[in-house]
Amino acid sequence: MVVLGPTGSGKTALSLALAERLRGEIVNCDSLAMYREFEIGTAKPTSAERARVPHHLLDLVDPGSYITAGEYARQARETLQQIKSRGALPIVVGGTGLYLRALLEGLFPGPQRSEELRQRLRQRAGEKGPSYLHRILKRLDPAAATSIHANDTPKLVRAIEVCLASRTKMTEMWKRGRSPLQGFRIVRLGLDPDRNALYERINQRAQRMFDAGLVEETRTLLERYGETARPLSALGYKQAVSLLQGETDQKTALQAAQQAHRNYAKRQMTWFRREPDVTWLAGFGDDASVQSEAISKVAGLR
RNA sequence: GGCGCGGUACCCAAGUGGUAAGGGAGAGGUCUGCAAAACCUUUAUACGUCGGUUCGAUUCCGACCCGCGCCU
Repeated sequence: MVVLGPTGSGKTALSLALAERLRGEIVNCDSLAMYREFEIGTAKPTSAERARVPHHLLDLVDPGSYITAGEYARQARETLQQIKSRGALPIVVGGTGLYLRALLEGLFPGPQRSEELRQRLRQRAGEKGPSYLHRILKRLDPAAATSIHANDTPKLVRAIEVCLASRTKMTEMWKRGRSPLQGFRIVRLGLDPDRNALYERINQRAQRMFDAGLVEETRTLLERYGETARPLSALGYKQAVSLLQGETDQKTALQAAQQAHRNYAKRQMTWFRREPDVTWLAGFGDDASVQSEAISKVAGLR
């Protein structure tokens, strides 16, 4: 089973309710919650919540390191198997659309990232102007170049990386298909609360994160791992960093964090709208009526 | 009370005697190993008010209103 929805929609609360009722175990699918020591800004389930139901794939990445969608998919699939073999119900919960897709549908069998190549590309792109990468890709894989915008550096880099490392066009590799998750009947529940109410909640939650010491947590992480640590550029942390570096004041940082969370929620919704076979629930996951609606719908689907 | 500066869309903000950039927000979208990332599209008969000058004013002039600063 999968519980998806934008940040602040109450995925955690809903998944706990479902897990308790259905003997479930929760598998995190939230890219930031995988990082250790990132606590306040990630809205991870609390230790009390984790005591109610078994949780998996939280706190598995060192903050100085990183995880990718492919690595996540491998680990998550393994976790799913283990839960199943125990006779329990795996409940995948999270808002990271790409990771969820990697888990359920699989990625194409492409090469892993190459840091050296990326660094070279980035450097040369800096020297030769913004359309440089796009021109390279046009030569390596014209079809891919058509579908990736010239300004979209990360996707251009990956496409070039795939072409060079595999000596095959990326669009050719795509034709070989993905490797979808097998052996599970997937039931998707999506939370779709009223947009304005969601934004209001997000604002309050970001405020609470600051009140709870997000800036202090960020200070510690900044000292320990340096400003290049990947998760420090995530929602809330990014703003806290710029506050600590004296680039903004408290109020501006908070407002920027709230804004970033709202924008993120919107992007998540456009991603999830394309997700197939989602049973949508209009409301927040910690709403009792939404929870009972979810339970009855799941019962009907099983 | 006097002087100065300002009043342009939801917000910030440029600018012009022939009806006005840009950014943000909002909305929609893309996404095949950095995704809490990155990127794309789109939306406004907005020029404080009332007069005057002019073929024509948001732009020039006057009065007034509002805000900010300074002075007495």
